[in-house]
Amino acid sequence: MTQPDAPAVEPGDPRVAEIFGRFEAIEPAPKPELEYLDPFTLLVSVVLSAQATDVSVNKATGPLFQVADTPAKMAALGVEGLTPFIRSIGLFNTKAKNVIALSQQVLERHGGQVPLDREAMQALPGVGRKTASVVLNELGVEPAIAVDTHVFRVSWRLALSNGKTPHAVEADLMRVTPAPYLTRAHHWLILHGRYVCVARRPKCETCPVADLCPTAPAYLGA
DNA sequence: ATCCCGAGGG
DNA sequence: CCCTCTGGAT
Repeated sequence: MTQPDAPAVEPGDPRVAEIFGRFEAIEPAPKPELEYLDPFTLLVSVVLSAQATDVSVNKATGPLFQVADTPAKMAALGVEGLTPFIRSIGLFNTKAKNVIALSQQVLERHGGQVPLDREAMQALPGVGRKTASVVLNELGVEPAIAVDTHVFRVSWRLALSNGKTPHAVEADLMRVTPAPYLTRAHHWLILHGRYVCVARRPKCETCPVADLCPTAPAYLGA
């Protein structure tokens, strides 16, 4: 018990069900704000979204996918051809190399189709657990709660987990989230973190779950 | 633990 | 100015 103040959440906890129930009431069918056309463009978009806002990614992928929306076209573009499209995103050097290498591997090792299993997907350059989880969940292959910066922060503040790594937080979330909410949990936590439970000064005054949050009183001056 | 890395907001 | 943004590889 390294965190005596953070209650251990168990499956069936009514507070957790209430939190997700309210998210569902606000947005029954949450969708990703990243724009994509198919599994390949989804994967590329998610790789590009690391440490970047979805707005900046969409601004780049609009023109990019108009030119290269398949592994073959992307590979043909090459690092030199791709870089100008994604320079504004940031981390563009690493991302350009990864997207081109990823496209080549999808083409040469997977017949031009994005492999829809976690092991094969995470073996692709620039694809880690978080990225694979987003793609697998979004495509309906398997329920997965990808833990990014937003999900990690929100999970801690709401005391849904006190895990010290994204993987540990993911395990807690998968364990305590009611089954009907599993596929949508990631999107709700993302949206909540992006617009309400923001990093610097969370908007507890207008938060729909502030009364269920152990962190809110500190910001509300209670 | 460190590096990558531009854009937007406060 | 500083902090943050749907991380991954070394």
